[in-house]
Amino acid sequence: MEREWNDNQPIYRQLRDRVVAMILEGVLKEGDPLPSVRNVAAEYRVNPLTVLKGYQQLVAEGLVESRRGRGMFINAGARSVLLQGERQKFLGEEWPRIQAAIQRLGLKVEELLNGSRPSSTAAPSKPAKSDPPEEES
Amino acid sequence: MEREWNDNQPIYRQLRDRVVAMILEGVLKEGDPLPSVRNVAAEYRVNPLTVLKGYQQLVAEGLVESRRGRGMFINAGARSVLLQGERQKFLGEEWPRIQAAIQRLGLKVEELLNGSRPSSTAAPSKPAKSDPPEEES
DNA sequence: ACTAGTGTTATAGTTTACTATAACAGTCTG
DNA sequence: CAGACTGTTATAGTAAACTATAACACTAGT
Repeated sequence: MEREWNDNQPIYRQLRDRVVAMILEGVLKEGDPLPSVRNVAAEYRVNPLTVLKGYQQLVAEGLVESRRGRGMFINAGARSVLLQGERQKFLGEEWPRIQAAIQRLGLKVEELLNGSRPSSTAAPSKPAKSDPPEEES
Repeated sequence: MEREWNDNQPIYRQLRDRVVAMILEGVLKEGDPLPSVRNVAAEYRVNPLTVLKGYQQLVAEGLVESRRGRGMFINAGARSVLLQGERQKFLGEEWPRIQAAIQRLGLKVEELLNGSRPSSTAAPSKPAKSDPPEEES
Protein backbone atom coordinates (compact mmCIF):
# COMPACT_ATOMS: atom_id res chain seq x y z
CA MET A 1 0.00 0.00 0.00
CA GLU A 2 1.12 3.47 -0.73
CA ARG A 3 1.71 5.77 2.16
CA GLU A 4 1.04 8.97 0.36
CA TRP A 5 -1.92 11.07 -0.44
CA ASN A 6 -3.29 12.71 -3.47
CA ASP A 7 -3.98 16.40 -3.17
CA ASN A 8 -7.02 16.19 -5.38
CA GLN A 9 -9.19 14.32 -2.99
CA PRO A 10 -9.82 14.25 0.76
CA ILE A 11 -7.95 11.56 2.63
CA TYR A 12 -11.04 9.90 4.00
CA ARG A 13 -12.32 9.32 0.47
CA GLN A 14 -9.00 8.03 -0.75
CA LEU A 15 -9.05 5.69 2.20
CA ARG A 16 -12.49 4.49 1.23
CA ASP A 17 -11.32 3.99 -2.33
CA ARG A 18 -8.36 1.92 -1.24
CA VAL A 19 -10.52 -0.44 0.73
CA VAL A 20 -12.85 -0.72 -2.24
CA ALA A 21 -9.89 -1.52 -4.45
CA MET A 22 -8.73 -4.17 -2.02
CA ILE A 23 -12.13 -5.77 -2.01
CA LEU A 24 -12.30 -5.80 -5.78
CA GLU A 25 -8.81 -7.23 -6.02
CA GLY A 26 -9.67 -9.95 -3.55
CA VAL A 27 -7.07 -8.81 -1.03
CA LEU A 28 -9.92 -8.38 1.40
CA LYS A 29 -12.59 -11.05 1.24
CA GLU A 30 -16.11 -11.03 2.54
CA GLY A 31 -16.21 -11.63 6.25
CA ASP A 32 -12.69 -10.34 6.70
CA PRO A 33 -12.02 -7.63 9.24
CA LEU A 34 -10.72 -4.29 8.08
CA PRO A 35 -7.45 -3.17 9.57
CA SER A 36 -8.32 -1.40 12.79
CA VAL A 37 -8.96 2.30 12.85
CA ARG A 38 -6.12 2.95 15.26
CA ASN A 39 -3.68 0.77 13.35
CA VAL A 40 -4.34 2.47 10.06
CA ALA A 41 -4.18 5.86 11.71
CA ALA A 42 -0.81 5.03 13.22
CA GLU A 43 0.63 3.43 10.11
CA TYR A 44 -0.41 6.25 7.82
CA ARG A 45 0.26 8.98 10.34
CA VAL A 46 -3.27 10.22 10.10
CA ASN A 47 -5.91 11.11 12.63
CA PRO A 48 -8.10 8.21 13.79
CA LEU A 49 -11.16 10.34 13.10
CA THR A 50 -10.17 10.63 9.48
CA VAL A 51 -9.85 6.88 9.17
CA LEU A 52 -13.15 6.38 10.90
CA LYS A 53 -14.81 8.74 8.51
CA GLY A 54 -13.52 6.78 5.56
CA TYR A 55 -14.70 3.52 7.09
CA GLN A 56 -18.12 4.86 7.92
CA GLN A 57 -18.52 5.84 4.35
CA LEU A 58 -18.29 2.13 3.61
CA VAL A 59 -20.79 1.34 6.33
CA ALA A 60 -23.17 3.85 4.84
CA GLU A 61 -22.81 2.14 1.48
CA GLY A 62 -23.69 -1.15 3.11
CA LEU A 63 -20.38 -2.73 2.21
CA VAL A 64 -19.07 -3.06 5.70
CA GLU A 65 -20.55 -3.79 9.07
CA SER A 66 -19.26 -2.35 12.27
CA ARG A 67 -19.30 -4.33 15.50
CA ARG A 68 -18.34 -2.38 18.52
CA GLY A 69 -15.48 -3.88 20.39
CA ARG A 70 -14.85 -6.40 17.60
CA GLY A 71 -13.94 -4.49 14.53
CA MET A 72 -15.35 -3.73 11.11
CA PHE A 73 -16.16 -6.55 8.75
CA ILE A 74 -16.78 -6.84 5.08
CA ASN A 75 -20.36 -7.78 4.34
CA ALA A 76 -21.46 -10.72 2.28
CA GLY A 77 -22.13 -9.68 -1.28
CA ALA A 78 -19.96 -6.60 -0.95
CA ARG A 79 -17.80 -7.55 -3.86
CA SER A 80 -20.51 -8.12 -6.42
CA VAL A 81 -22.38 -5.03 -5.33
CA LEU A 82 -19.21 -3.08 -5.79
CA LEU A 83 -18.38 -4.64 -9.09
CA GLN A 84 -21.73 -3.52 -10.37
CA GLY A 85 -21.95 -0.10 -8.78
CA GLU A 86 -18.42 0.96 -9.47
CA ARG A 87 -18.68 -0.19 -13.04
CA GLN A 88 -21.72 1.89 -13.63
CA LYS A 89 -20.17 4.90 -11.97
CA PHE A 90 -17.01 4.53 -13.96
CA LEU A 91 -18.68 4.04 -17.32
CA GLY A 92 -21.26 6.72 -16.72
CA GLU A 93 -19.26 9.44 -15.07
CA GLU A 94 -15.55 8.93 -15.33
CA TRP A 95 -14.93 7.32 -18.64
CA PRO A 96 -16.64 9.96 -20.77
CA ARG A 97 -14.55 12.65 -19.11
CA ILE A 98 -11.42 10.58 -19.55
CA GLN A 99 -12.19 9.89 -23.15
CA ALA A 100 -12.67 13.58 -23.84
CA ALA A 101 -9.35 14.35 -22.21
CA ILE A 102 -7.59 11.72 -24.27
CA GLN A 103 -9.00 13.14 -27.44
CA ARG A 104 -8.06 16.69 -26.52
CA LEU A 105 -4.51 15.59 -25.95
CA GLY A 106 -4.39 13.97 -29.35
CA LEU A 107 -3.81 10.56 -27.84
CA LYS A 108 -5.27 7.34 -29.16
CA VAL A 109 -7.59 5.42 -26.90
CA GLU A 110 -6.74 2.11 -28.51
CA GLU A 111 -3.02 2.57 -28.03
CA LEU A 112 -3.50 3.37 -24.40
CA LEU A 113 -5.72 0.39 -23.79
CA ASN A 114 -3.45 -2.00 -25.60
CA GLY A 115 0.23 -1.37 -25.35
CA SER A 116 0.55 0.38 -22.03
CA ARG A 117 1.64 -1.28 -18.83
CA PRO A 118 3.99 1.30 -17.26
CA SER A 119 5.13 -0.53 -14.13
CA SER A 120 6.03 2.59 -12.22
CA THR A 121 8.66 5.05 -13.37
CA ALA A 122 7.43 5.41 -16.90
CA ALA A 123 7.99 9.01 -17.89
CA PRO A 124 7.53 9.27 -21.64
CA SER A 125 10.02 11.88 -22.70
CA LYS A 126 8.44 14.43 -24.97
CA PRO A 127 6.06 13.07 -27.58
CA ALA A 128 7.79 15.67 -29.74
CA LYS A 129 4.94 17.27 -31.58
CA SER A 130 3.21 14.25 -33.01
CA ASP A 131 -0.24 15.02 -34.36
CA PRO A 132 -2.01 18.17 -33.27
CA PRO A 133 -5.73 17.93 -34.14
CA GLU A 134 -6.88 20.41 -36.72
CA GLU A 135 -5.29 23.77 -37.08
CA GLU A 136 -7.52 26.40 -38.63
CA SER A 137 -5.90 29.71 -37.63
CA MET B 1 -20.40 24.89 -21.34
CA GLU B 2 -21.75 23.07 -18.38
CA ARG B 3 -23.02 25.09 -15.52
CA GLU B 4 -22.40 22.57 -12.84
CA TRP B 5 -19.60 21.62 -10.61
CA ASN B 6 -17.98 18.44 -9.59
CA ASP B 7 -17.73 17.85 -5.88
CA ASN B 8 -14.39 16.16 -6.16
CA GLN B 9 -12.43 19.21 -7.05
CA PRO B 10 -12.37 22.86 -6.05
CA ILE B 11 -14.23 25.13 -8.42
CA TYR B 12 -11.24 27.29 -9.21
CA ARG B 13 -9.35 24.26 -10.45
CA GLN B 14 -12.27 23.03 -12.51
CA LEU B 15 -12.44 26.49 -13.99
CA ARG B 16 -8.78 26.35 -14.85
CA ASP B 17 -9.28 22.94 -16.41
CA ARG B 18 -12.11 24.16 -18.57
CA VAL B 19 -10.07 26.96 -19.99
CA VAL B 20 -7.26 24.51 -20.66
CA ALA B 21 -9.72 22.25 -22.43
CA MET B 22 -10.96 25.15 -24.53
CA ILE B 23 -7.43 26.02 -25.53
CA LEU B 24 -6.66 22.46 -26.50
CA GLU B 25 -9.87 22.18 -28.45
CA GLY B 26 -9.14 25.39 -30.28
CA VAL B 27 -12.21 27.16 -28.97
CA LEU B 28 -9.85 29.71 -27.49
CA LYS B 29 -6.92 30.64 -29.68
CA GLU B 30 -3.68 32.30 -28.79
CA GLY B 31 -4.11 36.04 -28.43
CA ASP B 32 -7.77 35.68 -27.61
CA PRO B 33 -9.15 37.25 -24.47
CA LEU B 34 -10.60 35.05 -21.77
CA PRO B 35 -14.19 35.75 -20.81
CA SER B 36 -14.06 38.43 -18.16
CA VAL B 37 -13.86 37.54 -14.50
CA ARG B 38 -17.11 39.30 -13.71
CA ASN B 39 -18.92 37.77 -16.65
CA VAL B 40 -17.95 34.28 -15.77
CA ALA B 41 -18.77 34.89 -12.13
CA ALA B 42 -22.21 36.13 -13.07
CA GLU B 43 -22.93 33.40 -15.60
CA TYR B 44 -21.86 30.58 -13.34
CA ARG B 45 -23.23 32.16 -10.18
CA VAL B 46 -19.88 32.03 -8.52
CA ASN B 47 -17.82 34.54 -6.61
CA PRO B 48 -15.52 36.71 -8.75
CA LEU B 49 -12.67 35.85 -6.42
CA THR B 50 -13.07 32.20 -7.22
CA VAL B 51 -12.90 32.89 -10.93
CA LEU B 52 -9.89 35.10 -10.46
CA LYS B 53 -8.13 32.37 -8.56
CA GLY B 54 -8.68 29.95 -11.40
CA TYR B 55 -7.43 32.46 -13.93
CA GLN B 56 -4.37 33.33 -11.91
CA GLN B 57 -3.48 29.72 -11.86
CA LEU B 58 -3.19 30.00 -15.63
CA VAL B 59 -1.10 33.13 -15.32
CA ALA B 60 1.22 31.32 -12.93
CA GLU B 61 1.59 28.56 -15.49
CA GLY B 62 2.55 31.10 -18.08
CA LEU B 63 -0.38 30.26 -20.31
CA VAL B 64 -2.18 33.52 -19.93
CA GLU B 65 -1.21 37.13 -19.56
CA SER B 66 -3.14 39.61 -17.54
CA ARG B 67 -3.42 43.22 -18.62
CA ARG B 68 -5.07 45.47 -16.12
CA GLY B 69 -8.02 47.29 -17.50
CA ARG B 70 -7.92 45.22 -20.70
CA GLY B 71 -8.49 41.66 -19.81
CA MET B 72 -6.63 38.37 -19.74
CA PHE B 73 -5.14 37.02 -22.93
CA ILE B 74 -3.89 33.67 -24.05
CA ASN B 75 -0.17 33.68 -24.61
CA ALA B 76 1.57 32.62 -27.77
CA GLY B 77 2.68 29.03 -27.57
CA ALA B 78 0.16 28.24 -24.88
CA ARG B 79 -1.36 25.44 -26.85
CA SER B 80 1.77 23.48 -27.62
CA VAL B 81 3.08 23.93 -24.11
CA LEU B 82 -0.20 22.56 -22.85
CA LEU B 83 -0.29 19.71 -25.29
CA GLN B 84 3.06 18.61 -24.00
CA GLY B 85 2.64 19.25 -20.32
CA GLU B 86 -0.85 17.85 -20.02
CA ARG B 87 0.09 14.78 -21.94
CA GLN B 88 2.92 14.04 -19.63
CA LYS B 89 0.79 14.66 -16.58
CA PHE B 90 -1.95 12.46 -17.93
CA LEU B 91 0.26 9.57 -18.92
CA GLY B 92 2.35 9.73 -15.79
CA GLU B 93 -0.26 10.32 -13.14
CA GLU B 94 -3.77 9.70 -14.31
CA TRP B 95 -3.60 6.90 -16.78
CA PRO B 96 -1.94 4.36 -14.47
CA ARG B 97 -4.68 4.95 -11.92
CA ILE B 98 -7.34 4.66 -14.58
CA GLN B 99 -5.86 1.51 -15.97
CA ALA B 100 -5.78 -0.09 -12.54
CA ALA B 101 -9.42 0.81 -12.08
CA ILE B 102 -10.37 -0.69 -15.42
CA GLN B 103 -8.63 -3.90 -14.54
CA ARG B 104 -10.16 -4.09 -11.09
CA LEU B 105 -13.58 -3.67 -12.61
CA GLY B 106 -12.91 -6.35 -15.15
CA LEU B 107 -13.89 -4.10 -18.02
CA LYS B 108 -13.27 -5.14 -21.58
CA VAL B 109 -11.57 -3.02 -24.17
CA GLU B 110 -14.54 -3.40 -26.48
CA GLU B 111 -16.98 -2.16 -23.90
CA LEU B 112 -14.92 0.95 -23.47
CA LEU B 113 -14.43 1.62 -27.15
CA ASN B 114 -17.94 0.87 -28.31
CA GLY B 115 -20.81 1.61 -26.02
CA SER B 116 -19.27 4.70 -24.60
CA ARG B 117 -20.69 7.67 -26.38
CA PRO B 118 -23.85 8.10 -24.32
CA SER B 119 -25.42 11.27 -25.60
CA SER B 120 -27.25 11.69 -22.33
CA THR B 121 -29.50 9.10 -20.74
CA ALA B 122 -27.55 5.94 -21.30
CA ALA B 123 -27.79 3.71 -18.26
CA PRO B 124 -26.31 0.27 -18.95
CA SER B 125 -28.59 -2.13 -17.15
CA LYS B 126 -26.73 -4.70 -15.11
CA PRO B 127 -23.61 -6.22 -16.68
CA ALA B 128 -25.09 -9.39 -15.19
CA LYS B 129 -22.07 -11.03 -13.66
CA SER B 130 -19.69 -11.22 -16.58
CA ASP B 131 -16.22 -12.26 -15.50
CA PRO B 132 -15.09 -11.91 -11.94
CA PRO B 133 -11.28 -12.27 -11.75
CA GLU B 134 -10.20 -15.27 -9.70
CA GLU B 135 -12.40 -16.73 -7.05
CA GLU B 136 -10.59 -19.00 -4.65
CA SER B 137 -12.75 -19.09 -1.55
C1' DA C 1 -13.91 64.44 -17.38
C1' DC C 2 -17.18 60.91 -17.25
C1' DT C 3 -18.55 56.21 -17.74
C1' DA C 4 -18.31 51.54 -18.34
C1' DG C 5 -15.67 47.96 -18.99
C1' DT C 6 -11.40 45.38 -17.46
C1' DG C 7 -8.19 43.06 -13.35
C1' DT C 8 -7.04 43.41 -8.24
C1' DT C 9 -7.13 43.92 -3.26
C1' DA C 10 -9.26 44.22 1.39
C1' DT C 11 -12.36 42.60 5.12
C1' DA C 12 -14.91 39.31 7.06
C1' DG C 13 -17.88 35.28 7.60
C1' DT C 14 -19.26 30.06 6.57
C1' DT C 15 -18.31 25.36 5.64
C1' DT C 16 -15.44 21.33 5.09
C1' DA C 17 -11.38 18.55 5.89
C1' DC C 18 -8.07 17.50 9.02
C1' DT C 19 -5.68 17.61 13.33
C1' DA C 20 -4.68 16.77 18.64
C1' DT C 21 -6.20 15.08 22.93
C1' DA C 22 -9.16 12.68 25.68
C1' DA C 23 -12.74 10.09 27.24
C1' DC C 24 -16.50 6.65 26.62
C1' DA C 25 -18.29 1.94 25.22
C1' DG C 26 -18.25 -2.65 23.99
C1' DT C 27 -15.55 -7.60 23.50
C1' DC C 28 -12.36 -10.88 24.53
C1' DT C 29 -8.47 -13.12 27.23
C1' DG C 30 -6.15 -14.27 31.38
C1' DC D 1 -12.18 -8.07 37.52
C1' DA D 2 -8.05 -6.19 35.01
C1' DG D 3 -6.01 -5.21 30.78
C1' DA D 4 -5.75 -4.87 25.98
C1' DC D 5 -7.78 -4.79 22.09
C1' DT D 6 -11.89 -3.06 19.19
C1' DG D 7 -15.31 1.22 17.46
C1' DT D 8 -17.26 5.89 18.90
C1' DT D 9 -18.04 10.51 20.71
C1' DA D 10 -16.73 15.08 22.57
C1' DT D 11 -14.11 19.39 22.47
C1' DA D 12 -11.38 22.46 20.25
C1' DG D 13 -8.22 24.35 16.98
C1' DT D 14 -6.11 25.13 12.00
C1' DA D 15 -6.26 25.60 7.13
C1' DA D 16 -8.46 25.69 2.64
C1' DA D 17 -12.27 26.79 -0.34
C1' DC D 18 -15.95 29.62 -1.11
C1' DT D 19 -18.92 33.49 -0.32
C1' DA D 20 -20.69 38.64 0.13
C1' DT D 21 -19.63 43.38 -0.15
C1' DA D 22 -16.88 46.97 -1.28
C1' DA D 23 -13.32 49.59 -2.84
C1' DC D 24 -9.14 50.47 -5.75
C1' DA D 25 -6.48 50.74 -10.32
C1' DC D 26 -6.16 50.84 -15.03
C1' DT D 27 -7.98 51.31 -20.18
C1' DA D 28 -10.92 52.72 -23.73
C1' DG D 29 -14.92 55.23 -25.79
C1' DT D 30 -17.78 59.19 -25.67
